[in-house]
Amino acid sequence: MNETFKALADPTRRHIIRLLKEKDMTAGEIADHFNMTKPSISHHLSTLKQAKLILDERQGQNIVYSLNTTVVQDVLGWFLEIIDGKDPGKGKEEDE
Amino acid sequence: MNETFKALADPTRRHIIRLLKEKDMTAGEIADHFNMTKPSISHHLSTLKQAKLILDERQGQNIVYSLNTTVVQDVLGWFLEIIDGKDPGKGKEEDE
DNA sequence: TAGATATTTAGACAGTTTTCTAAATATCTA
DNA sequence: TAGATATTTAGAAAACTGTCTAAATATCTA
Repeated sequence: MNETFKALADPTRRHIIRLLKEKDMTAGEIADHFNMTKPSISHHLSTLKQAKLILDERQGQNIVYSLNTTVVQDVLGWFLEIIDGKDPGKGKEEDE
Repeated sequence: MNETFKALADPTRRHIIRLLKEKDMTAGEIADHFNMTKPSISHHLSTLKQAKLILDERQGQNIVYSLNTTVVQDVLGWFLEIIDGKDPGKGKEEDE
């Protein structure tokens, strides 16, 4: 879980996730969305892949990346637990 | 949003959030849960506070920390949109 | 006001992260 | 097989992070 949260702590990587939410893309297509070198994007993809947030599959010359919604849901579960367990109706108690 | 995600990228800080989910606590009570110096915990609390994930209020000698569920819900919303953001007209473009 | 308690700030240091350029690997096509 | 295209790996520099000790600040109580 820590690897997943760390992977999500970078804006470029979150942007990649939002791109892959729309459709699967090759590494090159993803890189075209950023003002950054391809090796840098490749490194971000590697981080996301290691966190299992994305999946990769070679198709000829290209490598196609896709979102792994299972792991995204795991993180979602972490947040749901934080919210659900919290006593509702208890907000800021500032009375002045 | 970036500050929030970065704040969540550390296991100690996520642990603090889970502690505060149960009940409000003073800085010292929080520190007692970790094998780490109080200045280090204070620094983590400062990071969480800057990300608005927690709120602080002085009560005499103590400073009582509490969870800011509003911001936790904002992050939850980010994930919900990734998973089932089927609303085509409302795609979020930026998260920073 | 002095001393005790609670917490934060300051400064330092090792380890990690992000980014780059250059080079290597894999695949396709003529 | 040679050359072109797609992507990754390697190595290095700058910036950032997490942690510590020592010192400062804030509050309470006698």
